[in-house]
Amino acid sequence: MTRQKTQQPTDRELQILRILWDDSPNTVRHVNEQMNKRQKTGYTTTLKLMQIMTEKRLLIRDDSKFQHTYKPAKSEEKTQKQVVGDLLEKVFSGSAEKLVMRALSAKKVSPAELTKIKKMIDKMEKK
Amino acid sequence: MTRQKTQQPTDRELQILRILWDDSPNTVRHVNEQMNKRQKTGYTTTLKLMQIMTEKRLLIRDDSKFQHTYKPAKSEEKTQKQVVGDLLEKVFSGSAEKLVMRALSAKKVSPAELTKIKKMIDKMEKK
DNA sequence: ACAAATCTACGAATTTTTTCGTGAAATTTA
DNA sequence: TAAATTTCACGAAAAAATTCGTAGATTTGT
Repeated sequence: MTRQKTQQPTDRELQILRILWDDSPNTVRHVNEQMNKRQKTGYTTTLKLMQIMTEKRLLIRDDSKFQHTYKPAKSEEKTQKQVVGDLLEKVFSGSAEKLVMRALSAKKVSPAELTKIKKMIDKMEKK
Repeated sequence: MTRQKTQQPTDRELQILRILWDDSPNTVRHVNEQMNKRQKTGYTTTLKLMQIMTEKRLLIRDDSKFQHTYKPAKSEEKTQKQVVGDLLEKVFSGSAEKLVMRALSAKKVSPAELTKIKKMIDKMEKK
């Protein structure tokens, strides 16, 4: 009896979403090729995952042609927000500040990006 | 034959780490009670998880007394950095800026915290 | 000291996630 | 148009993560 408040996409599902956010609608073939850049994955494995994701309403399939195409059902923003929100609660006790700190230390961020982030914060402060 | 570059703690494992980061070393009982605040979990379930985590070297156990106590093997910082780094690659194509944006929009952040974050960025910029 | 309560060890069941083989249908190529 | 290729459907195996029951050891309370 395990229940998640919000049914999070699994690891593999997030990888597929990442690929389709960058370029969709797209085919199983394309997704599988991208997957293989990071991790060897059989074609039918990717196909099956995408079929399951379609059942779960994570993807929308266009099967009007023989070669089906898929696209994410929810926006990149919405899903990312959900994923980050979940991590926030689970690992950072809800402290966005902590999460931001870790994000900035996890990866070198260019000065230009740092400036962008500051500007974004300025904007938030005005509201 | 699935291999993760860095063996990430699972969902349940992160929950346990979160509890122990806040207060450790501590007992199975305490961890289990905390777990139950969010999700009903049997005592032996928590015990088993913590035993497995000890085998995996995620936790360190003190079994010098009858009631064992556990503490995280790695620092909160190190593990969080790893988790965030993984999410960064998987979901944000390595863009910390994007992740920060999502973190800030996922949860309302207090003005004081926003200022803190800006100060931190200023510090990073100087280096 | 005895009974009740608490705790750990252990194995196994269950659930979830991931992987893939096979066969049939459609398409492409020779 | 026949053979080779590509694609999808389906079921099931394999792997990973989670859950829990039972038994035996230790401690606590009476």
